[in-house]
Amino acid sequence: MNQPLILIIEDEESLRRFLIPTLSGQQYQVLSAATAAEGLAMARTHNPDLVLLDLGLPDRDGMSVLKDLRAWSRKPVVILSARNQERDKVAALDQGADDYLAKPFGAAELLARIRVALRHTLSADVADPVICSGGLRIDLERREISQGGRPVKLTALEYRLLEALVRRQGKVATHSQLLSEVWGPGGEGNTHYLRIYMAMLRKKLEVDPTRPRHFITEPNVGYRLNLDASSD
Amino acid sequence: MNQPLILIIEDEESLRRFLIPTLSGQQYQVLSAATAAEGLAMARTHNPDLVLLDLGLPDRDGMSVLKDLRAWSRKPVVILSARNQERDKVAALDQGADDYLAKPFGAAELLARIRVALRHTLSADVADPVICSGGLRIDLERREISQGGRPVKLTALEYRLLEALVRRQGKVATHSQLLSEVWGPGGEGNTHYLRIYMAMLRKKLEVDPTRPRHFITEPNVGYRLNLDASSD
DNA sequence: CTCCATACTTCCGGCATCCGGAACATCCGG
DNA sequence: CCGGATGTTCCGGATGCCGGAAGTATGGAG
Repeated sequence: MNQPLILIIEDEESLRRFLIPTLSGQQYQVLSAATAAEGLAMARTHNPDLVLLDLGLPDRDGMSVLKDLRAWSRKPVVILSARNQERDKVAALDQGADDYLAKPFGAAELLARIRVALRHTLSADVADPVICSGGLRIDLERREISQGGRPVKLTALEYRLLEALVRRQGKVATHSQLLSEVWGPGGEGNTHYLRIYMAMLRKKLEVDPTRPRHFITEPNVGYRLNLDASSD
Repeated sequence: MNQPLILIIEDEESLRRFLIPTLSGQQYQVLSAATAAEGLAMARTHNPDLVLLDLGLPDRDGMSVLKDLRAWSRKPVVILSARNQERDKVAALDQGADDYLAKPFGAAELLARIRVALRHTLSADVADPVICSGGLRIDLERREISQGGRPVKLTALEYRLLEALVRRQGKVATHSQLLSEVWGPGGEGNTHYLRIYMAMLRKKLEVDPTRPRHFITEPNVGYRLNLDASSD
């Protein structure tokens, strides 16, 4: 993401005329659309790094555009709106928007908030849902796991646990984090369950379950999914 | 993160009185501090999931508090401020703040923006800063420490001690502070343990344990983690 | 109904860590 | 030189965490 691509969905031409040069002058690539339909189409084809979305579009309700976007993309969305009602802000933010700027706004603030939104997605580009490492293959989209070419069947809980570990991308997952994500809130405290199902995952997915390479235990803290098979 | 812990750093008591019950009523755990010094100390000891920071504190400039926090943590920070100047907003956002709310604000909007900030740490993981200094590498988020490229295994206590030092960011940590943070309140007095475990850290993380460059002892006071390896 | 996979529960042994004490070396200021 | 604070190394014992091996429900498929 060297030159982030920003998509502007905004019907007022005067505002577009202002936004496009402002953003272009900041090493951003800019796309713009004047209607919801056009904007959604562009989002699908170009997959921008960030979307500036006006809520007051002529052809469709802005909230439904946001919902549509969120159905398939997690890219940051910054709302621009003439409506300054708290109700609108809360609705948009809870629908998945990352920020909400009421018109009129200053260029400097807009740029700063864009930087914040882009900062969030810098570190974690979870674009690739397929993970391969040392004979292990995890395809979260298709729910297909395989070890050394052989497909592996996982039970519901085993899969939820694996998913929680994968989402952490190699970082530690706390006992309580895993327990509440897999067994639901209230499951904290039963660290035994974790031990049992980690043992299952190891038995099914490790070459040598007694010396795990991928499913690492962090004593006193939790577990971690190691994705560099190189480390030995 | 089942019940996210939120730290409020705010000097106006009336606002604190309003914020605390508002947040507590939303399944959040709440901590509050009235001064910058107190707030930073609480952040270091409790490591909250989100910080609400007032920029107009009496004892210190809010921006310097933000900078101090950002030196060791990427946990979301939402700024509350009476200043509504664009200049202030841009400065705070670029310094690492995640959102900026100008007073007066509505409770619903604040809660929505808190939800957004917490959502970011869940899905699009933000990484804590990685501290590097003279061959020493400390990644608090992944709990990975390495010295000269070699990964180093730390025990639970060693790690807690190192974490307490890192959060002080080069400032001295007194004996009693470290003891109560690592060994729990009541552990004060056993300066012996400190010597033992500081020795461990030095053995594992210093190039020449007999002449420490990073783990400096401040006689009669405590210890300090030196992060400029340049000083020799 | 029976069979079987899954989920939950319990028990136990191994092992790293941690505690607490002791001894001894070192450094520094008075 | 002396005394205090600090650094380093040993050891035995206690603790707690982890992993493995059971056994016990539950619920669905045949």
